[in-house]
Amino acid sequence: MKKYPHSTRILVALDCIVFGFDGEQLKLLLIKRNFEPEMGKWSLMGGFLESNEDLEVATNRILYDLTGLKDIYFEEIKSFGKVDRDPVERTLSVCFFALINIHAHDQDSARAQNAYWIDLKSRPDLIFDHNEMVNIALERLRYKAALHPIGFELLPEQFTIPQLQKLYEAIYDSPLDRRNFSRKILSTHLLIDTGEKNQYGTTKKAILYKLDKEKYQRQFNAFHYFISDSMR
Amino acid sequence: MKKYPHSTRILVALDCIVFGFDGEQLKLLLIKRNFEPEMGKWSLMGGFLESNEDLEVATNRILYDLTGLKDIYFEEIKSFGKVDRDPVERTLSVCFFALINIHAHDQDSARAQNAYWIDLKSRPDLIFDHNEMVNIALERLRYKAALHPIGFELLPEQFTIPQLQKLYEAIYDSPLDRRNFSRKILSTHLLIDTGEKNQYGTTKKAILYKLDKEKYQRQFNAFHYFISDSMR
DNA sequence: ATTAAATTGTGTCATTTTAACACAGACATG
DNA sequence: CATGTCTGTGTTAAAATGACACAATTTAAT
Repeated sequence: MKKYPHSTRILVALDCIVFGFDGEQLKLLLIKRNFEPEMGKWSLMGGFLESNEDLEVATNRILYDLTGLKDIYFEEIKSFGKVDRDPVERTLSVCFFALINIHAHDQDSARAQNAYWIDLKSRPDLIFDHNEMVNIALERLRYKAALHPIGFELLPEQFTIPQLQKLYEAIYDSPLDRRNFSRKILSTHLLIDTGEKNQYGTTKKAILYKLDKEKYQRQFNAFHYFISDSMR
Repeated sequence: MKKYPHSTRILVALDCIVFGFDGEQLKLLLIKRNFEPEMGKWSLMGGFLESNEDLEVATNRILYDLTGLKDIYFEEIKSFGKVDRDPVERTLSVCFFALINIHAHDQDSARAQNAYWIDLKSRPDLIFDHNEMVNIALERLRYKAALHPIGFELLPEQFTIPQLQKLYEAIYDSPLDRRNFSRKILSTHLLIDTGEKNQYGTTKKAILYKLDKEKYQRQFNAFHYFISDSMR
């Protein structure tokens, strides 16, 4: 199979930062490693690119093995390619982040990988360069969510505007004005009033919305400026 | 050196879309291949990752070999990982774009690589998946330039506002309002009036500005909204 | 039953930003 | 010194933003 005279062939790994939202905090789905190397330590979910597998196929495989879900929203971040980043053997890691509805994934799949939801803010130290990966992923999430409606990927089918606001407040770790936020979100016309109201909560019940998926797809690449510059 | 039992080790290539601007059109620095495979055809500048070389080092090496320049602005775009993207042998390509001042690079370096500046609009067909790479790179350049002041990387040290506007018009392939553009650019306070004026041209001479590099670095990640949504 | 506390939905208003457009000054050419 | 072309700056109405206030809904406590 080697046809180029060039000799440097290396392992290609994929590492994934899986974000979730429990209604209060941003969470990461992290692996408590029960395999070598670095057994017992925490890491991102990852895997190696296989010989007859497209890169995107590998990404979907890894996400499926972890969550039991297909068609997950994910985005490539960058490749990590320091010579010594993996002390075992030289490995290029193509790093991406994924956004999932924390309640929709398959518990058994996560258990099989020894994966746990951990608060982003109180995450443990991770192996190799995975801490840096998480930091960059969070930056990228903040960047993207300020301009495009990706936040919805973290919420259930139906959700309220206060829920959505709490999500944005978790992402940017800072409070937002309720009234301006509401106006901003509604002005996108991406939300459809389901006519129902939130049944939980001990005060006034909020309107349940769902995403206008067609419109969402159509204008996904349009800028929305959800979060202003001064905010970030 | 193989320590993981996993067996799939592949070549890692880097491919670079080099953008330039001649005052009128966006240009690409493309290679007329005088080597196999696909000798005689056009391609992006690229190279393989070496065994003891960090990924960023390899990127800088490839750009240096092509242009004779160091500290070039570049940005990773994404990895291309289809199994058959290179018919010779499986190769993962980490793709990035670079912005250079078209007049500042070393001619001999480019000649040694058989590289030529080609109008983006009238570029030839490229090998492998390089056409797709260019399309995605242009999208990314448009995205980034709408929000961040990367356009300056394509211009000489000193430049006029009409020059800058022509650059933006080339990037977005559409005309901009002169007065609104000027106001937008000046409101960033990224430009320093050099006191000099453009000596070329047959009409009123435009003010030469230079970039406030310190401010540029400091607020590079701030949003500037150079180009409005409706524009894109 | 009434009230209090918490939360939701909507509205106001001054300020800023934007988009569309007009005019005057500078410069080479003839 | 008039003309054509390009540059710099100004104007104005409309839209968006940021900082607020107020009324309605709901549960729990009195």
